[in-house]
Amino acid sequence: MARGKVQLRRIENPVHRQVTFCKRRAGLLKKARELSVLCDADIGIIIFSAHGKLYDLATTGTMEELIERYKSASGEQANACGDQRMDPKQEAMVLKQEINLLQKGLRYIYGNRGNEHMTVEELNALERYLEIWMYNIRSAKEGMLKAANEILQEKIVEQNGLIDVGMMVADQQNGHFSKVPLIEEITNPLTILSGYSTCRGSEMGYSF
Amino acid sequence: MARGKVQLRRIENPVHRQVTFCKRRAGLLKKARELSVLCDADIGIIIFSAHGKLYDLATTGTMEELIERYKSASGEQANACGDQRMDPKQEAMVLKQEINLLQKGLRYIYGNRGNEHMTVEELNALERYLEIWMYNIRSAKEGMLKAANEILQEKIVEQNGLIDVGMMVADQQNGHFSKVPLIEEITNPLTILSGYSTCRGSEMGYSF
DNA sequence: AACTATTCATAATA
DNA sequence: TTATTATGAATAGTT
Repeated sequence: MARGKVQLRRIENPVHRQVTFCKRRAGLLKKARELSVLCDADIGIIIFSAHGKLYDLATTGTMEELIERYKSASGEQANACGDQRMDPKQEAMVLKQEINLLQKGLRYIYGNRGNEHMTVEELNALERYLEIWMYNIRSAKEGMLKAANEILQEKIVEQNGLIDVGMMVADQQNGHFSKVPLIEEITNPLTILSGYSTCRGSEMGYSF
Repeated sequence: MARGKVQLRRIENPVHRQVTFCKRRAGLLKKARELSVLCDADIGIIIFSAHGKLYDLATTGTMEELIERYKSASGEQANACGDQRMDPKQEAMVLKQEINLLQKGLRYIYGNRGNEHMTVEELNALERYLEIWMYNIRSAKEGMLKAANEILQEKIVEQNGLIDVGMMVADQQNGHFSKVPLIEEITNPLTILSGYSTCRGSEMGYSF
């Protein structure tokens, strides 16, 4: 692309080939990361050099997860049923990727921030999730939240006083959710992870 | 790359995002094919659009072959560390089960309650999760929540006024979280699912 | 889909 | 590998 147009054929000079491989490999991965961030796509790249050395990239979660999702999705393409439903497997993979990102975000925000590192892409993705949740909280509050709170409050309170609901509503004063504020307090995309990891982190090999 | 430098951040305009996705996806695959030819490399690319549509490329053989090769190669890399981590497969199953339970709980609480049925065991499990999260919220509030809120608020606000933070704090009046109430509002173990399904529910066949 | 003004990637080179 | 730089490619904004 520079200093002379390049021919689209194998570079015979081994040195040139190696240099080009390094540069273009870096460029390709950069492009993939950009596409992922700009367009909200999940991308996996596997590169085997001529000598069999592996280079890879997964913009979301792990490559294994992406591969699982690929298998579900590509299998689905084959059986062309007119169903628009996403395969549960693929769906689960998406969720797991989100959870992984959130776990990483939690570790980053809370705890050993020295050991943990998040890429800018990951932080952006985390922001995207937060934006999505904000949007949905707004539009769903009136309906779902109220219904959910009623049922949950009912269920939990009827259970017996394990949970101090009174304390949970202390911050609410305008009465809008004074009766059913449980979800407001319970719910936290990071807390869900904290709960998950705190309770079973040690069993599962996490190191929060 | 042209007519103005692009910010490495999700393109908010859906039309622009879609156009860019098409263009850059084509560009990425072209680059991959070039690298493969020029440097004799075997490359596989998996792209999931934000809507879950799959695009892929395998420069040599099939994607399945590349994946098998990847698993062998990456397995070799990973060994040699006394990792106590749980088997990824097993771990994924645990997460899937939890997610499925939560999804079911959401459907049960909100929406078609006539069609949906939860067993007593499932309800008990859901309650346990809620208790766990509550416990963790209480014990972690002082530390994590504050820190997380500060960091998140900072990040989101600094971004620019895409998100009306002011509105989010409308229900808060005692000032305790008046400055950093984001997580209080964002966070909901059910809302995370609602957010997920509301944004992409129709594409994914949910009927919340 | 096309068209360009720009920015970006990179081939040659050291 | 890394750094430099002249050039060709990719593409953002626009039509």
